[in-house]
Amino acid sequence: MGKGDDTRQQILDRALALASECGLEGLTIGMLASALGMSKSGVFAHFGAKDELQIAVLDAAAERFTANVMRPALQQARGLARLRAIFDHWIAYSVSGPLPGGCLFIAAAAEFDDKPGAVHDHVRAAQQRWRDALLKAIRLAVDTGELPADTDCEQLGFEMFAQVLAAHHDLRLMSQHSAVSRARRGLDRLLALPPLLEPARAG
Amino acid sequence: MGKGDDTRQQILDRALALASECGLEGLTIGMLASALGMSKSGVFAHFGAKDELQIAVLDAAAERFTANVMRPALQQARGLARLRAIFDHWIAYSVSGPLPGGCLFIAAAAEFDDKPGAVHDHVRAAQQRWRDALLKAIRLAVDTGELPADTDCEQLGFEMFAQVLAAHHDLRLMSQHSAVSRARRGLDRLLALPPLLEPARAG
DNA sequence: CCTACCGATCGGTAGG
DNA sequence: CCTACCGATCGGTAGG
Repeated sequence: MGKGDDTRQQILDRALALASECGLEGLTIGMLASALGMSKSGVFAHFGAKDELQIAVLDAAAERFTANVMRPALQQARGLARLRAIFDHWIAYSVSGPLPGGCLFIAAAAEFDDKPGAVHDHVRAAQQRWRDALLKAIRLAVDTGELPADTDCEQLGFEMFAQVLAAHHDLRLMSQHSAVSRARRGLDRLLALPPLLEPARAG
Repeated sequence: MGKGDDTRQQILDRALALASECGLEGLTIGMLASALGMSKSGVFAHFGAKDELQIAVLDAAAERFTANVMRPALQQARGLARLRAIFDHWIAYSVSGPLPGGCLFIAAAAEFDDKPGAVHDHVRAAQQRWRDALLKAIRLAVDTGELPADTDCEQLGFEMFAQVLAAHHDLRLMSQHSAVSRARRGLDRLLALPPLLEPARAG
């Protein structure tokens, strides 16, 4: 890996943090350059166009998401344990993770849902891949017998997604610190378990 | 109401539609002026600053929301009937209502959650007012005995909100036409009723 | 990876 | 409500 690749990674790291706060459109090449102590054209040359930069940021965000959410969850046994691990890592990473502005995909979904183009298509495809992965984990929990055989897996996936979106909204916009525990209680109800007390869950 | 007020309303109507698609930051005074066939400074003079325009758009959006969601629902008897009416109007208006880009508040929440300032505070206050109104309707359904006395009203409010956010996401970004009916099934489960079939519900 | 530059557009102002 | 204008910044290019 040469120097160019290294610089590119540094640019993307910074861009990821900035885009999580300003949005993918609000992220400008100028602010990114000055945050890095580089010239605008020096940053620009790595991508060739703004939408290529935006797409590169989305790809970097997807890699980080997989590393922080899916990878650790795969260490749990397939079934309910893994499904709960996915949810816990997902919500922790998206709502109060390392990105200062919260989940980039949630922001990008709202920003690009009405903006046709390559970036829109990329956001949509990334979301679809994640939903498919989630659905697969749900189906495995049906296969192990931990969820009822007649479970509507798509509906469960929809509602798990709903909990994360609401937690993100309530914590990030409303500073409602109970948001994450509300989402967890929502999941418990979805999985038809009695809601666990927070301290018990932490232990 | 003089001519100035009339023009202002015309500007806001157009701004509302544009902002729902481009976001409140993406809405520029220049594009708004050309969409209206006015000069930039002619539009600008009605507001004095861009953030004043953004706030005026939010106020106009809140008025429309109340007129389209809360007002019709208040014609239903307090309790479960009204709560269901609120949800139905809410999701219809927000997800596939008259604004071409969907709910302006959902877009603004993602756009301004990390952007301190007057607009951020306005978005947050508007969301809080709506959550309070929703909570009040939930408590009335407890009062009528249609919901259990030990209902966690805040939790129910959180989860109703979650259904709407997920429906908005899945329909607008993912073009998933089942999104609204999934949200309705989510509500049915929240209210501990057997999910109704779509045709029965329509009749 | 830089300097130097391009036309377009941004929010906003002056003056009428 | 307009014309005419301001400095700043946008995405992007030329040339090295």
